[in-house]
Amino acid sequence: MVICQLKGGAQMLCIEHSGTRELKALHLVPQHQDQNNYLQSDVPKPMTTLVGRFLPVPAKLNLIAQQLDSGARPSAVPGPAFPTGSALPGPPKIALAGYCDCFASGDFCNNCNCNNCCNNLRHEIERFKAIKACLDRNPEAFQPKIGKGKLGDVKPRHTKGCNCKRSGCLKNYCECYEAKIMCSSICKCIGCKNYEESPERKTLTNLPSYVEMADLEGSHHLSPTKFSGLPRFRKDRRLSSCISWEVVEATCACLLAQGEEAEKEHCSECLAEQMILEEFGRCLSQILRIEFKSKGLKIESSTM
DNA sequence: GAGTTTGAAACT
DNA sequence: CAGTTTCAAACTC
Ligand SMILES: [Zn+2]
Ligand SMILES: [Zn+2]
Ligand SMILES: [Zn+2]
Repeated sequence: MVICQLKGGAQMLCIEHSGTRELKALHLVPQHQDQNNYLQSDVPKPMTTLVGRFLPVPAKLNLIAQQLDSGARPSAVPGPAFPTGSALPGPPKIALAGYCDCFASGDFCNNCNCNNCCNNLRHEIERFKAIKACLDRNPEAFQPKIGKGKLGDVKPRHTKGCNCKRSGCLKNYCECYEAKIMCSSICKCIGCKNYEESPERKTLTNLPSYVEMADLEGSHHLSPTKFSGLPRFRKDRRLSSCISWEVVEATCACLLAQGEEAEKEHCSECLAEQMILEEFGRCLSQILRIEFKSKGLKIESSTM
């Protein structure tokens, strides 16, 4: 286990699972918190935040992290050649990866358009350094941006607020609107129309609904065009959730497949709905089962 | 798809 | 801390 001290009292804690070595995580823990107590605790401390999906990290990274902390050159790590960013064509630019949404949400880059960000398994050292640099700049960099408001408050709000000037906070340029939440008092937006009573917001959120469905009402064909008026769900990993985007995608795929099957068998729309709903039920129970299972394993492994 | 607009994050 | 630059995504056509 390696602890990298960061500014602002945060620490980057790398935990290696004894068996597989494949599951490591970065944790942010407050400086005053007792590491051993945390590790032996069965229940995650509320102040401890799992920075999602910063894994896997090879065992050697521990050495590199230590050397980074002591100011040594990480290239001095003994052993087999380690793929470094500089060994590959194009300068590694992961240091600037804070611009990339994948990186910012703790993921490896995947189908994003960021410029040679090297945020992948081939550049683990660069990536790790970038994560550390990012946390040095902002210890909360990987915290979810949408937190609940004051305790007991139902409405979530953006932890920093937006600074929109030209979008009226009614386009996805606005992080509040993107997260489907109202702007709050901490937003510094100009010309905000993203508030509860906003008529512009209401018309915007009510219009793109099922109005076009009437055109296709006679058709029993479940073509994708029929759903073109439905709200689009976008990949947003900044919202912390126990259900990953991959699971959402897989579930949607299952539902689509079920719909196609119903279509293939020329089921009635009513029966198709029932089949899809039943499939959704199966997906949900599977998600729950896996969720509980992984929670159980986590508790077990955290007592190492 | 190309080109424009936008605001977060980086930088000074 | 404020002004500027850089960046990748949202948006438009
Ligand atoms: Zn906004
Ligand atoms: Zn806002
Ligand atoms: Zn606003």
